[in-house]
Amino acid sequence: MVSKKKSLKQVMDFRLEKLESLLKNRINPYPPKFQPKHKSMNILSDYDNYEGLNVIVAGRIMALRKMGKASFVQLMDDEGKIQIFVRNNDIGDENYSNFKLLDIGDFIGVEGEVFKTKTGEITIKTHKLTILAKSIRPLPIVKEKDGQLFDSFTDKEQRYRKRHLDLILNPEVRETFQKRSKIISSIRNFFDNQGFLEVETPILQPIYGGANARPFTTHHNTLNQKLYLRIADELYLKRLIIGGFDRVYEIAKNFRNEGMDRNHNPEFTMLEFYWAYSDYEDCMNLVEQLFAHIAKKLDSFYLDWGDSKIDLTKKFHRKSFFELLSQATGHNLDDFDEKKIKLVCKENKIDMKDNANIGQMLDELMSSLVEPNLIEPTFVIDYPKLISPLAKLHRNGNPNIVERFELFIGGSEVANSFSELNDPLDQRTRLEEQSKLKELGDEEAQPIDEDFIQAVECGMPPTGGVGIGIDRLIMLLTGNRWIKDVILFPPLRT
RNA sequence: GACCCAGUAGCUCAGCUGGUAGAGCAGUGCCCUUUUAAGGCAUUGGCCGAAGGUUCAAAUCCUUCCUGGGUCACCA
Repeated sequence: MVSKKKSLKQVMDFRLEKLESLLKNRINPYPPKFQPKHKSMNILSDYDNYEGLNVIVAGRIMALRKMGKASFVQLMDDEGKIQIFVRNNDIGDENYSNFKLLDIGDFIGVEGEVFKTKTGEITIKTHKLTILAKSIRPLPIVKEKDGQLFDSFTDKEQRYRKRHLDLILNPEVRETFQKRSKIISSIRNFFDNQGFLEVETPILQPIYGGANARPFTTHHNTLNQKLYLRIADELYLKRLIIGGFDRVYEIAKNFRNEGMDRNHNPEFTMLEFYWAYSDYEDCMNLVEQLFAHIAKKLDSFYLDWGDSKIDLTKKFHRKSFFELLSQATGHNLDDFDEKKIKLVCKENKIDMKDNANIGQMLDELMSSLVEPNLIEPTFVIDYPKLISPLAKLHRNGNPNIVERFELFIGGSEVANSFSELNDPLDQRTRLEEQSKLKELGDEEAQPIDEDFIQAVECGMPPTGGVGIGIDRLIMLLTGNRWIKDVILFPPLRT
């Protein structure tokens, strides 16, 4: 890449010259290996045991304060920053003049003695300094005093496009992704311990289903066939239940060809698990246990929420869909009276299209009047059948209600679950209704998956299933408000 | 998809009632052996997101486009 920017070229040229000088001094600027033995964090947090000790650390130079024949360096390793003291007397003229060829951004290895400077900062006095990697492109400079940042690297476009810089310069970003990793491994851990089998199902699918969304399409050359990127793994996981695996889970990337905003990304991660011989009540209990488990692994049992805290370990609330709706609107809507529902929408200034059906109106009332107020963990249970094509009819005999829950925490949806529909005749009817919607132009309705229905016809045990949006869960647990901030490389136009 | 905001040096930003670009940091040179937003002196660096237009004159006004952000729409 040829840079036309003069200023940048100038800086890079100086660095290339320094690189040349190092080579001339017979120093390999990119040696094959260096073995650090200590971490900055340990030294800083356990100074009493490190004082006077010889340590070996390695990392990237983040600040350089050169003063003639002595210098201070801020060295950053993967856990923190520590100050390095480099002095002509300690390492010799030749080494010191090579040291002076270093820049912010370079990697070095340092062997030296831990001490405190006269201002009290824990520092390593260098006996031996090894250059590990010379950088030739300058890093943005962020300075800090008493916790206040100067010139911090905050431009969102830059942060997402150059995530490596974001990770170097914004410690809370690296913490978010460390936490993300921890959360996902604790989820695996939980399901493995519960006897669930982790499986992988196709991302490239000849027919998509399991959710209502527009898919991405692609083409396989050899098969000469259209393929879709999965929008959900639900139908494949159910095939596995039918196949005799009683407990399966997958942490799957799903792809939906939709707009993006604070809560939506076209590719996102979803946990789904299916559990034979269980129902949605068992699933609620298991989800509660899962949250307690994650909280324990994170060693963080509460979420900060404004002035209050959300307790993740106590029993979650359980409230029925229509109970919440009647509290919010003052009307009982469980008689599915279209006129009344329309009126309630109007009362609450909710604009609906003229052709909106009852299901869409109920859904909209819930999401505008109820869901934002569900701050404490709350299972909303017993949904209208109209908006739940894959859930089993309620055991209480009401033909309009299904056994389904959604979990809300902090006003946003975290989990969605059903007692899965395993009646093949009912399943066929409901999927046929969906495909009719599709023919009528609903681009998000599901096409009919004959193979799946045939699999259900072979007999599927009663099963509970749950989906949890991992990205949103991580937003919740890390206090991030934008989904892009919990995805390392969010998509951007090129 | 609609509307609003932003894009000026490697980074963070100022300049925008039109007169042809400025600071701090980073960089470079010199000085400096306990500094910490190190300091002192000197200094380099810009087709002001792109293309058109208005004007004697445009970073500044107008139009279109590009990129990002925000709100809404769509969507679990």
